[in-house]
Formats: sequence, C-alpha cells, structure tokens
Amino acid sequence: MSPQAVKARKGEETRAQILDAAVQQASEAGFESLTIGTLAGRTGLSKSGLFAHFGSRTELQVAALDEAARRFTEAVFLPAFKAPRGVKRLRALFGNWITWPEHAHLRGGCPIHAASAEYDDQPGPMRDAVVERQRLVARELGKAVRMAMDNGELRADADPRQFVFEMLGLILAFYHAKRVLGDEGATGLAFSGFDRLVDAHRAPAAKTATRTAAARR
Amino acid sequence: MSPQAVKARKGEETRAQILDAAVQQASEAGFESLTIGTLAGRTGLSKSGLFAHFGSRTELQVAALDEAARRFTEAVFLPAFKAPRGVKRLRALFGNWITWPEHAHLRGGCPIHAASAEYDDQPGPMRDAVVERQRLVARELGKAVRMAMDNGELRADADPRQFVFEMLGLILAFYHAKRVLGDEGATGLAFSGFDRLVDAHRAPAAKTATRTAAARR
DNA sequence: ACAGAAAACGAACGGTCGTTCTATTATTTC
DNA sequence: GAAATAATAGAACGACCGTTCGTTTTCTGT
Repeated sequence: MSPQAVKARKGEETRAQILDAAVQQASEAGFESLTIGTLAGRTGLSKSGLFAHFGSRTELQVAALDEAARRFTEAVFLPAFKAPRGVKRLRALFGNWITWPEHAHLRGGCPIHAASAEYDDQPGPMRDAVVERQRLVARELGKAVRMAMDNGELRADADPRQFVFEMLGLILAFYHAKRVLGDEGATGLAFSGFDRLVDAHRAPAAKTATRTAAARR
Repeated sequence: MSPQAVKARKGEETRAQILDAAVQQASEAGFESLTIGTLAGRTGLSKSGLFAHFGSRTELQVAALDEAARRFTEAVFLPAFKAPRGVKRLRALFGNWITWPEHAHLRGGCPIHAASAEYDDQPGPMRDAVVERQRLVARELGKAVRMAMDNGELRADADPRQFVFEMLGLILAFYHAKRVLGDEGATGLAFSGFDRLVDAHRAPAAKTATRTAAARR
C-alpha cells in the first residue's frame, strides 16, 4: 500500500507517541514526574495498555532519556558537522546547543540537563544512563576542540578539557539565566562569553588569517 | 534558669531538626522527594506530628528551601565579607561557593542548584521562592563585581552582568563536572577559569591608559 | 476470509501519598 | 503543683502509585 513499504508495526508507532509525550513531560517537570497514569491519560491509552510497552516504569524513564538524547544529537551535533572543522564548528555547536530546546518544541528546557540534576546523586539505571550520555557528549566536544587546535585556530598548547569545561559552563549559565532569572539578554551574554573563550585560546596567528574576534553581532 | 534565658520552645527545636533532615534529603534527591512519611520516619516523629509543624507539604518544602538559603548565605557570603573588597573578595566568594555543599555536610550537592533545576518550569510557591533567591544572589554578586571596578582592579568599562554570568557558569560547570562526570580535576579547572575571567576584565595595570582588550596574553 | 499474533483494555492488588480529626501526652505558666 | 497550652500520636479518608492478570479488540500474514 504505502510506497515505501517500510511499515512499522502498530505497536512501535504508539510507542513513539508515548515517548514523544514523555520527553515533553520530562522537559517540563523532570523524569521523576513520568508516571504511568498521567502519561496514559495524556496519550489516550489505558494504564495497562501503556505499561505493556515497557516492562516497568524505570524502563520507560530510560527510554524517554534515550529518545531525548537522540533528539539532542540530531539537533545539536549532526547539523554542526556540516560546518567546517575548527572554531566555526565549535560556534555552531554552541549556537545549536543553547537553542535546541525551543527548536525541538520543548517548552520546559533541555531534558538532559534536567536529568543530570535529578539523578546526580541517586544510584540506579537512570543515573548510569545520564552519566554515560554526558561523558560521551564531553568526549565528542573535546574532539571538536582538538580539531580546532590541529587547525591552528586554537593554540597548540591549549587544554581541551579546560575549553570544554568553560564552554559547558557558558551553556549552563545560559539555561540558568534564561529559565530561572528570566534574563532576555542571556543569548548575548552567552555569545560574548564564547567569543572571549575562543579568543583566550586562539593561536597568535600573526593577526592575519582568521581574525574575527569580537566584531560579530 | 539558663544563663541566657533565651530558651526556645520545644516545638521550634524539633522543627529545626525536621528542617535539618529535610535539607539533607533535598540535597540528595531534590525537594520533590520531601514527603511527610519518609521525613517522619527519618526524624522519629509520627506523620501527623510532623505535619503539624507546617500547614502543608508545600510549606514544608518552602521552609526547607529557606533553611538551605540561610546556610548558603552563612557559608558563602558572610565569610567572604571578611576579605577586602575587590578581586580578593570575588575569589573568596568563588571558592566558598564551590566548596560549601561538602563544608555543610550536604553529600548530595547544592540544594539551591537542585531546586533551580526542579522548579524552573513549574509555577507555584517553590518556583517563586527559587527565583527570588537567585535574583538576590545575582544582585549581591553584581555588587561585589562593581566594588572591584570601583577599586580599579577591574576595568571601569567592564560589564558586571557579563562577569556574573560567566562566574555563575564556572560554578555550574564545576558542580556538573564533579557530580555528574566525576571529574576530580574540576577544582583546578574551575579556578583556572576564574583566573582567566578576572584577567580578561582586569584593568591594564600601569601601561597605557585604557586598552580595550584583545592583545593581552 | 480466517487463523494466529499483537495490542489495548478493565478491574483489582497492596502501598504510599497528603491531609483531617480526635485523643493523649509533654511542656510551659502561674 | 494545678491549670492552661503546646506538642505529638494514632487511626482513618480518598486519591494515586506501579504492577498483575484475564479478557477483548485490533491488526497482520496468508
């Protein structure tokens, strides 16, 4: 019937709908707020009908986190790989990162950030999944920084971990300023910080080639 | 009887004990984990006995947040006021800030940080209390930055909001690196970032009058 | 079209939740 | 030390929690 013939079984389709609602909910109120009952009501399923898709509530939470991480990669990292290696790509990552929640229509902010705060001290499958994801992200970000060093755009003796640390700090500060303090100027503050961060790690370069610095807007 | 004669009524004493347990618990598992039952068990009280100290669960949560904020001020800001105005005081604030949870024996990390993530998108008394607190802290931090500018230690044309934004970012990055990634070098990374932040905003000592930026390093 | 499989439902379970009420202790006040 | 008051306990409530189980509906492959 359908042209592509790749017809997902019905179950997978509703499972996707459930996870969509779950990610939305987790974004707004955290992964601990994911209960079988409310999620069933939100998707129009019965409690037991929804439950059957996941063996337990915890598995549902982990599945929702996986789905959120998948979307994060799709919205932040994949598009950035189209930018050329180096500072350009780092800037693309930074920009995508601070805008992806609204781009993904997640009113409640970055769900991965929420999960980090929720499970940073509670052992279990959720914490394990969160830590693994964050480690992976930090590693990938480190690679992108190293590329900029190999490029010659950043100093060869720079510390990638320091760069990653501060870049993540700017992102966290952005979320905080925007969502908690309601600061509308957060985007500008974030990019100013990023520019200064790049500048501090930039290779001397004899001020010729790429000398963009603060002039951006 | 007692020399000071300031004898607290019994109720206030147990109320303090309850809040102590509550702050501890909130540090480990968030303010949403504060339930009447578990907290009653933890303090050896009956559910109704504990409940009587607060009119509702929400009031208990708010009281716990207030207590956490009180301890934060006591551990971070008050000691820093003993340092001389300027960069020294800013550094004291920074150092106190990243160590206060363990100094206050809060294994689960900064409870205010936890509350920010929990309620950043959930309207209600808790969110209001969190936002008010964070605004206050940002304002106080801004004052400390301005003092360093008046001092001449930081450039007169520096943007205090930018400094505060990035300093908070470093603190958030520290918590994240330490608690989520388990990075033992987080303290060093944090202080390196702070040094660079101060450096970027430092007044050009002697040298020429006012050099705008970039060429340092 | 029909059989077999997959998906969803509905009712029920034991627990815990916040909250209310009444009764019983402890503590303060005179 | 007695009277007044504050502090705590105990039992019960309705609501929701995650989960199980048997049934019924819907889909899928032939």
